[in-house]
Amino acid sequence: MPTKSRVMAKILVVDDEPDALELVGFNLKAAGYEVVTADDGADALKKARQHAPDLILLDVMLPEVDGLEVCKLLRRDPATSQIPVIMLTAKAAEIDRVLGLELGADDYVTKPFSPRELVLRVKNLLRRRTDGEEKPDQFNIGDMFIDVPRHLVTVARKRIDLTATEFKLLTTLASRRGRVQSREQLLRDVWEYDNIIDTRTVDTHMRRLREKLGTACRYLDTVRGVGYRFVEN
Amino acid sequence: MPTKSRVMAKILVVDDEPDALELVGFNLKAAGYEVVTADDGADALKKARQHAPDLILLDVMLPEVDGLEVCKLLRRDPATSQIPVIMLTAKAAEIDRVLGLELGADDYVTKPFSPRELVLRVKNLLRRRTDGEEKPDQFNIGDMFIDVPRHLVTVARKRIDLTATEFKLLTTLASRRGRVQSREQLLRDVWEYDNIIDTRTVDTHMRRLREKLGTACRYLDTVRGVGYRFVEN
DNA sequence: CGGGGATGTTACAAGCCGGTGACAAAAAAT
DNA sequence: ATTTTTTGTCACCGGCTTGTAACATCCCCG
Repeated sequence: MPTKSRVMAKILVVDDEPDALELVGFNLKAAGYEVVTADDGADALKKARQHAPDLILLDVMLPEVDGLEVCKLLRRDPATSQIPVIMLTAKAAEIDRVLGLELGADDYVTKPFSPRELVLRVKNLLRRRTDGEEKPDQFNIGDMFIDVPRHLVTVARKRIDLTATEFKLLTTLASRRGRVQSREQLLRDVWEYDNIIDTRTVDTHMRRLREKLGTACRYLDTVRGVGYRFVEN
Repeated sequence: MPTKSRVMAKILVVDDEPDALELVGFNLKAAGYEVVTADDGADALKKARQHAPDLILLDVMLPEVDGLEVCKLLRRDPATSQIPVIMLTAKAAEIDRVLGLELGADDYVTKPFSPRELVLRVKNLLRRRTDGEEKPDQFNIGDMFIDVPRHLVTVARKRIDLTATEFKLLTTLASRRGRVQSREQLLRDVWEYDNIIDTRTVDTHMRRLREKLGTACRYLDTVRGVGYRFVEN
């Protein structure tokens, strides 16, 4: 295998059986990934926050808090909600619930699995996140709806008129939901960064955006000293 | 099992009978689709917004709000108006109303239906939306009618004389109904992009188009700072 | 509790953007 | 060849956007 110039992805593996942990860990390391392990739900949540892994492999069967619950909690925490999760499940029947949106797992592998298949899934999911940069043309957040190609924003089914820059600012934030964007970052992405523009300009546009969005301005969060971010509660 | 590179289409199934729901759901899942279910009209509308499914299967007979009403409401909400709908109906006589333009369903299946037929319809409709980029040779928008091969445009049954470029500009916009087209995009598609032409030329042609279309110019929408778009109300 | 930096708010002028009418070149029709 | 139609460009204007500055608040920190 060719050496990667970039640091390889870090993966958190969660399983209560030491043997399974070792098997999975060994194969992932062989594929060049950095591996962190956890053997119960609470440990998994802690390590997920601590290490900010690029992907989580999560066994459904866990003592105390089960894997489904862990997955839900991971999704709820802004620090971990964006991390892709692959569930390991023994029963094929569980698949439906696992992939259901309420849980938000990104993929699953049924036990027993071949190491090769597992690594393939991991690679796939990581690639989707990195080079795909996933740019959906539609967002649905609470009662806000954004359609990029149609250049349309509605809040509670009522149309909101936005100017070109306001719209781009909103979609930029929405597409990086949960992650804070610095003013410099926003200037680069929204204003295309050849312009030398005062960073305070961003503030003004945020204000105009909030004004037009009305109640939905609750989705636009200010992070003092850092920038702005799109939140969904 | 081969790894899917792309997430399969998500389908919302709406029916008040659990048995029907299970039957349809099972077959769609077997065909590789992700399935979300709802058992009444209100739930359907909520889940349609929430999950942004790629297609909706909608039973006509529903408690409280009936399927026809749900369909109408789906069409009215910008967040869901573009999602194709297949109606499930028991009586063949209802078909006319279902497919009537006021409702805007895209297809129907009469009960009892064979699972194979249902899945076929679903596949068909999804394909039409994705790879086809649907290029029909005829458009019917409100009181405007466009026949591409015959190079004919009528508004309220009255013929409108358009020049070649005006006609191509109109059909290009009409075929991407709802989506904003930048001037550059239009130059590429209408003027065949080898020419180096001032983008303002597009404006002039839009003006001439609007003038000739008279009242129907309400379908041609300017999105300041972005481009032009075809709207249908 | 008070100071200083960061953010929200307001106001405004410059300038960009799109609508419009005119015009000439090019193409088509006669 | 002449007339007519089409088409690309330009200049002008009104209005909306938008960047900025000045002022008001808020919040963190000691």
